[in-house]
Amino acid sequence: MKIDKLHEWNIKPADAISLQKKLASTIIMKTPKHFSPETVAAADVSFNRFSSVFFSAAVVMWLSEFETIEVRTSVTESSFPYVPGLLSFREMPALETVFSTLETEPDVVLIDGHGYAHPRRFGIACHAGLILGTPTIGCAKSLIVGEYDAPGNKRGDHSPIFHNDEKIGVALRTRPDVKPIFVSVGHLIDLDTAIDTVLSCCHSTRIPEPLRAAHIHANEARKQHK
DNA sequence: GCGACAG
DNA sequence: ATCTTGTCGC
Repeated sequence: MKIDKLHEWNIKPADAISLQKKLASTIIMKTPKHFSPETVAAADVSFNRFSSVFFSAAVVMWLSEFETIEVRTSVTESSFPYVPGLLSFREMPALETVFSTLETEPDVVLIDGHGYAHPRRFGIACHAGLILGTPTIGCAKSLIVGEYDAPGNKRGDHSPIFHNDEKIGVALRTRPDVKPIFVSVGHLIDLDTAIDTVLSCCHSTRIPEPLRAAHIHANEARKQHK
Protein backbone atom coordinates (compact mmCIF):
# COMPACT_ATOMS: atom_id res chain seq x y z
CA MET A 1 0.00 0.00 0.00
CA LYS A 2 1.00 3.61 -0.55
CA ILE A 3 2.86 5.31 2.27
CA ASP A 4 3.00 9.05 2.98
CA LYS A 5 6.37 10.36 4.09
CA LEU A 6 5.30 12.96 6.59
CA HIS A 7 8.78 13.65 7.93
CA GLU A 8 12.22 12.24 8.58
CA TRP A 9 12.73 9.59 11.26
CA ASN A 10 16.24 10.47 12.28
CA ILE A 11 15.29 13.04 14.87
CA LYS A 12 15.96 13.37 18.59
CA PRO A 13 13.46 12.65 21.36
CA ALA A 14 13.00 16.33 22.18
CA ASP A 15 12.05 17.12 18.59
CA ALA A 16 9.85 14.04 18.42
CA ILE A 17 7.70 15.42 21.22
CA SER A 18 7.10 18.75 19.52
CA LEU A 19 6.38 16.93 16.28
CA GLN A 20 3.73 14.80 18.01
CA LYS A 21 1.98 17.89 19.32
CA LYS A 22 1.92 19.33 15.83
CA LEU A 23 0.68 16.15 14.13
CA ALA A 24 -1.90 15.45 16.83
CA SER A 25 -3.94 18.42 15.64
CA THR A 26 -4.37 16.81 12.23
CA ILE A 27 -6.00 13.62 13.50
CA ILE A 28 -9.56 13.04 12.33
CA MET A 29 -11.73 11.11 14.76
CA LYS A 30 -14.59 10.70 12.33
CA THR A 31 -15.44 7.56 10.40
CA PRO A 32 -15.71 7.77 6.59
CA LYS A 33 -19.23 7.57 5.13
CA HIS A 34 -20.50 4.07 4.47
CA PHE A 35 -17.63 2.52 6.42
CA SER A 36 -18.25 -1.23 6.38
CA PRO A 37 -14.86 -3.00 6.57
CA GLU A 38 -14.45 -6.33 4.84
CA THR A 39 -10.69 -6.59 5.18
CA VAL A 40 -8.52 -5.84 8.21
CA ALA A 41 -4.78 -5.51 8.43
CA ALA A 42 -2.40 -5.56 11.36
CA ALA A 43 1.34 -5.51 11.82
CA ASP A 44 3.77 -6.19 14.61
CA VAL A 45 7.47 -5.99 15.34
CA SER A 46 9.77 -8.54 16.98
CA PHE A 47 13.40 -8.18 18.00
CA ASN A 48 16.05 -9.68 20.22
CA ARG A 49 16.78 -7.83 23.43
CA PHE A 50 19.53 -5.24 22.98
CA SER A 51 19.36 -5.68 19.21
CA SER A 52 18.51 -2.93 16.74
CA VAL A 53 17.44 -5.38 14.04
CA PHE A 54 13.66 -5.39 13.72
CA PHE A 55 11.59 -8.16 12.19
CA SER A 56 8.14 -7.00 11.19
CA ALA A 57 5.12 -8.75 9.75
CA ALA A 58 1.94 -7.42 8.18
CA VAL A 59 -1.20 -9.49 7.73
CA VAL A 60 -4.43 -8.82 5.87
CA MET A 61 -7.52 -10.93 6.56
CA TRP A 62 -11.15 -11.07 5.57
CA LEU A 63 -13.10 -9.78 8.54
CA SER A 64 -15.83 -12.35 7.92
CA GLU A 65 -14.05 -15.66 8.36
CA PHE A 66 -10.55 -14.52 9.37
CA GLU A 67 -9.22 -16.02 6.16
CA THR A 68 -5.72 -14.73 5.54
CA ILE A 69 -5.38 -12.81 2.30
CA GLU A 70 -1.76 -11.76 2.51
CA VAL A 71 1.29 -11.93 4.77
CA ARG A 72 4.51 -9.95 4.37
CA THR A 73 7.61 -9.69 6.51
CA SER A 74 10.60 -7.40 6.46
CA VAL A 75 13.85 -6.78 8.30
CA THR A 76 14.91 -3.24 9.19
CA GLU A 77 17.25 -1.43 11.53
CA SER A 78 16.21 0.96 14.29
CA SER A 79 18.34 3.34 16.32
CA PHE A 80 15.69 5.22 18.24
CA PRO A 81 15.51 4.02 21.88
CA TYR A 82 12.37 2.89 23.62
CA VAL A 83 10.97 5.90 25.43
CA PRO A 84 7.45 5.69 26.89
CA GLY A 85 5.32 8.02 24.79
CA LEU A 86 7.62 7.91 21.77
CA LEU A 87 7.08 4.34 20.65
CA SER A 88 6.19 5.27 17.09
CA PHE A 89 9.60 6.82 16.48
CA ARG A 90 11.13 3.47 17.31
CA GLU A 91 8.72 1.06 15.60
CA MET A 92 6.88 3.00 12.92
CA PRO A 93 9.77 2.92 10.42
CA ALA A 94 9.64 -0.87 10.53
CA LEU A 95 5.86 -0.97 10.23
CA GLU A 96 6.00 1.55 7.40
CA THR A 97 8.32 -0.78 5.50
CA VAL A 98 6.13 -3.87 5.80
CA PHE A 99 2.95 -1.99 5.04
CA SER A 100 4.53 -0.61 1.90
CA THR A 101 5.05 -4.16 0.63
CA LEU A 102 1.37 -5.01 1.06
CA GLU A 103 -0.38 -5.51 -2.27
CA THR A 104 -3.82 -5.57 -0.68
CA GLU A 105 -5.40 -2.28 0.35
CA PRO A 106 -7.11 -2.97 3.72
CA ASP A 107 -10.26 -1.18 4.86
CA VAL A 108 -8.98 -0.69 8.39
CA VAL A 109 -5.71 -1.26 10.26
CA LEU A 110 -5.12 -2.47 13.81
CA ILE A 111 -1.99 -1.29 15.57
CA ASP A 112 -0.29 -2.83 18.59
CA GLY A 113 -0.19 0.12 20.99
CA HIS A 114 -2.30 3.16 21.85
CA GLY A 115 -3.78 5.75 19.58
CA TYR A 116 -5.51 8.71 21.19
CA ALA A 117 -5.08 7.22 24.68
CA HIS A 118 -1.64 8.77 24.88
CA PRO A 119 -0.05 11.50 27.05
CA ARG A 120 -0.11 13.90 24.08
CA ARG A 121 -3.00 12.20 22.31
CA PHE A 122 -0.73 10.88 19.58
CA GLY A 123 0.14 7.23 20.07
CA ILE A 124 1.57 4.98 17.37
CA ALA A 125 -1.88 4.17 15.97
CA CYS A 126 -2.43 7.87 15.22
CA HIS A 127 0.98 8.16 13.61
CA ALA A 128 0.27 5.07 11.50
CA GLY A 129 -3.05 6.48 10.42
CA LEU A 130 -1.54 9.67 9.07
CA ILE A 131 1.15 7.75 7.24
CA LEU A 132 -1.14 5.09 5.78
CA GLY A 133 -4.10 7.34 5.09
CA THR A 134 -6.36 4.52 6.24
CA PRO A 135 -8.59 4.20 9.33
CA THR A 136 -6.45 2.92 12.21
CA ILE A 137 -7.24 1.64 15.69
CA GLY A 138 -4.96 1.39 18.69
CA CYS A 139 -5.06 -1.88 20.63
CA ALA A 140 -2.81 -2.00 23.70
CA LYS A 141 -2.32 -4.65 26.32
CA SER A 142 -1.58 -2.20 29.12
CA LEU A 143 -2.16 1.47 29.91
CA ILE A 144 0.37 4.22 29.41
CA VAL A 145 -1.84 6.96 30.85
CA GLY A 146 -5.30 7.35 32.37
CA GLU A 147 -7.53 5.46 34.78
CA TYR A 148 -10.43 3.08 34.32
CA ASP A 149 -12.83 0.91 36.28
CA ALA A 150 -12.94 -2.78 35.47
CA PRO A 151 -15.51 -3.46 32.72
CA GLY A 152 -18.16 -6.18 33.05
CA ASN A 153 -17.06 -9.76 32.55
CA LYS A 154 -18.96 -10.41 29.34
CA ARG A 155 -17.47 -10.25 25.87
CA GLY A 156 -18.06 -6.73 24.58
CA ASP A 157 -18.31 -5.06 27.98
CA HIS A 158 -16.21 -1.93 28.18
CA SER A 159 -15.50 0.98 30.47
CA PRO A 160 -14.05 4.41 29.71
CA ILE A 161 -10.42 5.37 30.21
CA PHE A 162 -10.18 8.92 31.58
CA HIS A 163 -7.26 11.30 31.57
CA ASN A 164 -7.56 14.92 32.65
CA ASP A 165 -11.35 14.55 32.70
CA GLU A 166 -11.38 13.47 29.07
CA LYS A 167 -12.50 10.10 27.77
CA ILE A 168 -9.54 8.93 25.72
CA GLY A 169 -10.46 5.29 25.02
CA VAL A 170 -11.95 2.18 26.60
CA ALA A 171 -10.93 -0.97 28.43
CA LEU A 172 -12.61 -3.66 26.32
CA ARG A 173 -13.38 -7.19 27.51
CA THR A 174 -12.81 -9.26 24.40
CA ARG A 175 -13.52 -12.54 26.22
CA PRO A 176 -14.62 -13.50 29.74
CA ASP A 177 -12.19 -14.00 32.59
CA VAL A 178 -9.25 -12.31 30.95
CA LYS A 179 -7.70 -8.86 31.32
CA PRO A 180 -9.30 -6.32 28.98
CA ILE A 181 -7.41 -4.75 26.11
CA PHE A 182 -7.26 -0.97 25.70
CA VAL A 183 -8.81 0.46 22.59
CA SER A 184 -8.50 4.00 21.32
CA VAL A 185 -8.89 5.84 18.06
CA GLY A 186 -5.99 6.11 15.69
CA HIS A 187 -7.13 8.16 12.69
CA LEU A 188 -10.17 8.38 10.42
CA ILE A 189 -12.48 6.54 12.83
CA ASP A 190 -14.63 7.19 15.90
CA LEU A 191 -14.36 5.28 19.16
CA ASP A 192 -17.64 3.37 18.91
CA THR A 193 -16.79 2.12 15.44
CA ALA A 194 -13.31 1.22 16.64
CA ILE A 195 -14.76 -0.85 19.47
CA ASP A 196 -17.14 -2.69 17.12
CA THR A 197 -14.34 -3.38 14.69
CA VAL A 198 -11.97 -4.72 17.33
CA LEU A 199 -14.68 -6.89 18.78
CA SER A 200 -15.49 -8.32 15.37
CA CYS A 201 -11.83 -9.37 15.18
CA CYS A 202 -12.05 -11.40 18.39
CA HIS A 203 -14.04 -14.61 18.04
CA SER A 204 -12.46 -16.44 20.97
CA THR A 205 -9.16 -14.74 21.58
CA ARG A 206 -8.25 -11.80 23.81
CA ILE A 207 -6.05 -10.25 21.16
CA PRO A 208 -7.66 -9.47 17.78
CA GLU A 209 -6.88 -12.24 15.27
CA PRO A 210 -5.00 -10.04 12.79
CA LEU A 211 -2.72 -8.76 15.54
CA ARG A 212 -2.14 -12.24 16.89
CA ALA A 213 -1.24 -13.48 13.44
CA ALA A 214 1.14 -10.58 12.84
CA HIS A 215 2.80 -11.18 16.20
CA ILE A 216 3.35 -14.85 15.41
CA HIS A 217 4.70 -14.17 11.94
CA ALA A 218 7.09 -11.49 13.17
CA ASN A 219 8.40 -13.87 15.81
CA GLU A 220 8.86 -16.66 13.30
CA ALA A 221 10.75 -14.36 10.98
CA ARG A 222 13.08 -13.47 13.84
CA LYS A 223 13.75 -17.08 14.80
CA GLN A 224 14.34 -18.21 11.25
CA HIS A 225 16.70 -15.36 10.52
CA LYS A 226 19.12 -16.78 13.11
C1' DG B 1 11.87 14.86 44.84
C1' DC B 2 9.17 10.24 43.95
C1' DG B 3 6.72 7.02 41.25
C1' DA B 4 4.75 5.66 36.58
C1' DC B 5 5.99 4.47 32.20
C1' DA B 6 2.46 1.41 25.12
C1' DG B 7 6.40 -1.99 23.12
C1' DA C 1 9.70 -6.18 23.80
C1' DT C 2 12.35 -10.84 25.34
C1' DC C 3 13.53 -14.69 28.65
C1' DT C 4 11.39 -18.94 31.47
C1' DT C 5 8.50 -23.45 34.02
C1' DG C 6 4.68 -24.89 35.44
C1' DT C 7 -0.28 -25.06 35.75
C1' DC C 8 -5.26 -24.64 34.85
C1' DG C 9 -9.02 -25.67 31.68
C1' DC C 10 -11.67 -26.59 27.37
